[in-house]
Amino acid sequence: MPTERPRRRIPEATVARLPVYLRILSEQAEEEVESISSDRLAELGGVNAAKVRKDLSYLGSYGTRGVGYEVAYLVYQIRRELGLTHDWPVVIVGAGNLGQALAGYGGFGERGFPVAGIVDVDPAKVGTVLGGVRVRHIDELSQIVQSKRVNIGVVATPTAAAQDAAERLVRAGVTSILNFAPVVLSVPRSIEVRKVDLAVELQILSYHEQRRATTSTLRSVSGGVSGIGGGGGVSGPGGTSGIGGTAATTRPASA
Amino acid sequence: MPTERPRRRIPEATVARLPVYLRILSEQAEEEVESISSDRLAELGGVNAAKVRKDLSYLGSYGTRGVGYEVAYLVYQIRRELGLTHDWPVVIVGAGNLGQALAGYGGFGERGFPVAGIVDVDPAKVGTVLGGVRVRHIDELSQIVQSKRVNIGVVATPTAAAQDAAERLVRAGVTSILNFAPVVLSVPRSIEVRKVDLAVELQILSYHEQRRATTSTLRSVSGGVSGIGGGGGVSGPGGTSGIGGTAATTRPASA
DNA sequence: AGGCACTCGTGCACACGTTCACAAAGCTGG
DNA sequence: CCAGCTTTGTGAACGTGTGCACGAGTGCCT
Repeated sequence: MPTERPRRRIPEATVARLPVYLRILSEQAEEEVESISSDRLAELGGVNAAKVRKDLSYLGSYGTRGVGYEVAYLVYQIRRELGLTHDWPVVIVGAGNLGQALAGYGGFGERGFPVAGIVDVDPAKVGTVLGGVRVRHIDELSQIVQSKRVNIGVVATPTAAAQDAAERLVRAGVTSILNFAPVVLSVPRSIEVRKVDLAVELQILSYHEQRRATTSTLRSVSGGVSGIGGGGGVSGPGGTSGIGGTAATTRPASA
Repeated sequence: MPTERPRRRIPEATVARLPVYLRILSEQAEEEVESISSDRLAELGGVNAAKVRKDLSYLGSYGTRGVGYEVAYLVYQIRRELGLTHDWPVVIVGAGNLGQALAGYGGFGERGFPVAGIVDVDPAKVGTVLGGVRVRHIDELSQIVQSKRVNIGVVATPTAAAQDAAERLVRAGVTSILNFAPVVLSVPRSIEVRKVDLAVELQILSYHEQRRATTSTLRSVSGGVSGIGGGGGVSGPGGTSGIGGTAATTRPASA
């Protein structure tokens, strides 16, 4: 085996973009595209081509100069780096509004994150079935985590119960948490926590809207550039939302 | 009026943290806390105290040396800076699984983002009522946006329909988009887009899990520090998930 | 009134992330 | 086999974000 794994530390910013590249590459693979250039990948991902190359270079030198990257191989490498070569079962805590939506969504399993269990404190919810999984009582959490070898927990409880849910997950042996409750969870440093917070996202948008209104008296109602359906078909993106887990303000893909 | 608005540009990283400070401060206000130090706020927010002070300094010098910040006043200032002094109606595109959950959630309205409308392409869904709002046909989007003066649109469609939804929103006059579909939306530069993508978040966690397993053969199953329910009650956080829209690896709040 | 303890505000250095620019490497055609 | 075109991989410059350390106010206590 000639290709030794590079094992260098990959910058967080890059890690956050790899999933996006992966999705795009998978789509390309389905369309039987065999090779892709950093330029094209950058365009589809709404980022700078240099950034794409640098990001991919952290995986090793898997491109071919003058040609581009072999899609299938790159997909394989990214999947391996992201640890997507096998499934990661997740357990959802909270079978309320959100928990139900998450379980019913189904996209979890398809993408390699099968729902190994859903738990709730409310005995009334225990026993109901969501997305093919039966809701169990939260006291069974440890048992589920142990027996199904779950590493990732999802906190989908009301705000007030989130900290307790997190602590139970940690005690049960989970090492990564995806938190949907709008609170800062207090957990040991060794636990990886990521947060998804609607209110925060909306408030950030609000800031920009407010700023738009204040800064310059308002340049023109639709200060747009290259109206979207405008030019010639839907081809060249006029701009794009970019990658970064969240942020915007990425430069367009140079028509 | 002595306090002229600073009007300096606030760094994106800071903007992303302000909502968190705001939530914490609001909670403190409800508990009748009148004053708070950067240290305490940092602890509750899972960040560095210096960062808190620097962040708040962008709003102006609203603290009192030797004392701290007046909670109520700070809440007011942050709200003003984030543009939360008035409501921002939002329109949701897509009344499927996710759209329903979002509309039914209710938290939107409470937090100043009332749902001004929900639209869908599917005539079968039109007319049904979600969270008190009647689903309307997508062709009525422009009319809703115009009449209710909506600036923020939420894309809650299936992946394949997301780009079209975004374009319709832009044409209708929306200037900010919160996108739940796992695609990079192509919109004019002037439009602010933020993305919430479950799969990406899970894959980032997957990366860290995979890394945990590979890097050091595995240090000890629960490499934990200061087991959470351990020491003396739930008081001192052993570590915390930190703020940043997403990321982790924030230092603990120094017990 | 004076000293002391406390906490803000910020200059500075460092780390991280982004972008440019270009040499190296590969392919194609003659 | 060479010339020319394409595209990668990366050094270097730049910009943004973080954290320390400390001066500068402020309030409290004696």
